[in-house]
Amino acid sequence: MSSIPAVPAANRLLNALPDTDREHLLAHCESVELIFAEVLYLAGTKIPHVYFPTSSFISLVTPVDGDTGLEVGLIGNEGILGITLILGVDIAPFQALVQGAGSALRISVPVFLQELERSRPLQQELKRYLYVSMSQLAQTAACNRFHLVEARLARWLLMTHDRAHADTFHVTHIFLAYILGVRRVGITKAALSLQAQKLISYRRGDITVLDRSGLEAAACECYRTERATYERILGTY
Amino acid sequence: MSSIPAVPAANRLLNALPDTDREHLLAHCESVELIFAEVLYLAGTKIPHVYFPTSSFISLVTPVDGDTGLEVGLIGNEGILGITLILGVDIAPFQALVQGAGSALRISVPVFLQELERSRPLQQELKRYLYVSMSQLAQTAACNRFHLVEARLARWLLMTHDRAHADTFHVTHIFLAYILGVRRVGITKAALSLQAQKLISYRRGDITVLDRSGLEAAACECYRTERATYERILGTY
DNA sequence: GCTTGTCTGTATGTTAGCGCACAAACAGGC
DNA sequence: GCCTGTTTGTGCGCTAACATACAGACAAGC
Repeated sequence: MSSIPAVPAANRLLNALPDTDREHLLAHCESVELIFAEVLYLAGTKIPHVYFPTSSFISLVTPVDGDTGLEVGLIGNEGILGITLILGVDIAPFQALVQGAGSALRISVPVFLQELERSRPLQQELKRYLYVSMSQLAQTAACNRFHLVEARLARWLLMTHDRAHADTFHVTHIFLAYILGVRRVGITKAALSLQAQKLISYRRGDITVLDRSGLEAAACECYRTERATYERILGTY
Repeated sequence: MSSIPAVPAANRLLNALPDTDREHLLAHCESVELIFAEVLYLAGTKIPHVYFPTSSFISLVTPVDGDTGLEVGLIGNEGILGITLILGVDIAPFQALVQGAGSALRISVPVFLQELERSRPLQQELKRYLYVSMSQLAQTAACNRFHLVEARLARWLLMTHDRAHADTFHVTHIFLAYILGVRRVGITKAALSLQAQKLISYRRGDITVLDRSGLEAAACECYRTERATYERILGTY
């Protein structure tokens, strides 16, 4: 199992569409640059735009008890932000924040809905993606409950590596602590351990994956399971 | 906030449909009796039937590491089992097991899909229910991560109370341990504490809710949050 | 009445992660 | 070059939940 090959300026969901459907949709999209830590959706508020990440990636975070949060999804160029629109609900269930700076294709909600109505293949593709997202959500729930911080961190790094299309990406310990729902110190310890095993290296927020297959061994089964679900429903990487 | 009023032989999703749509669907349903601990779906296998619980209720459990599991959803007469069919996927993402014995309306998958195609209101209703289910899943994920066993147990009892339409229902400690993903002893301790507070009483698997508002105070915010989401999207209880 | 299996209560030692506090290393702006 | 804010590392006491083991209470069947 290797990293997802880089397809820099493209989105997999869009690529899977028939040419005409894709062209039609792309005609209504604008390319935008997402900046790190930008908040795209606030949980419980109206969805302003739909995004198809190309080189960027986005975290879905569910708020807990006011201050904390927990990541429940990660969207890269294999996915879409705003998927609940296909359920006829224009309220964001989660907070969406930019985890990896980069570009994305953006489309307004009314236009998206209109295109959705028009294109059967788009409907089909997005429904499948939603199924995968749900599976991923459940997997994450179980993982958070049962697995050690170090294994969860390894899993997260792999998922991010898949979506970043680069071996180095920017994330601080405190940010990871928020995402994984643990203390900052917990991340520091786990990261030190992974570094001691020469699986990663990092320096002031810049994390580099050194040994991908080693990381896969350090991660819990959840990573593998999730990928298997993706492949089964949405085709091969 | 009081308990959901009992609507014994009926399902809320079906009730919300226009008369003609409901009649049409009901004509293809058969009434079945579900027995406690019966496994209706196995995760990863083909969905055999769609169920609309009326007096029964069903747990969705995601398998972890082979032996353990974790509840990620609870379906009573406010919901449906087999919702992923509306996404065009006929593979069950979770294990479904009967948590509360009772009756349900059952319909075969092909007929269900055909009826779904025909009825716009049914599509609409089910899409909304799926949205609520996703929100619930995320809420559960966060709850499992951050909250103490006692609060989670209280929340689960409330959720079950809502779906059981009775103050007493049957669940053993070992079963609860499986559902909540903790040790059996952890449940015993939490249950003893709730009993000491005169919120519940139990005897060899028969749990009785004594003080509902007291339980609500003992539960985490998640219960309230989840209910609010339900009401917002699917109307009032 | 006895046995067997299920369910619940209790005990002991262990551990992963918590809260808090503080120090060190580093980067960028002035 | 100094100061300030950010990021990372370390230490210490605490606790919720873990693993395991066992005993008592109860129900049902023979």
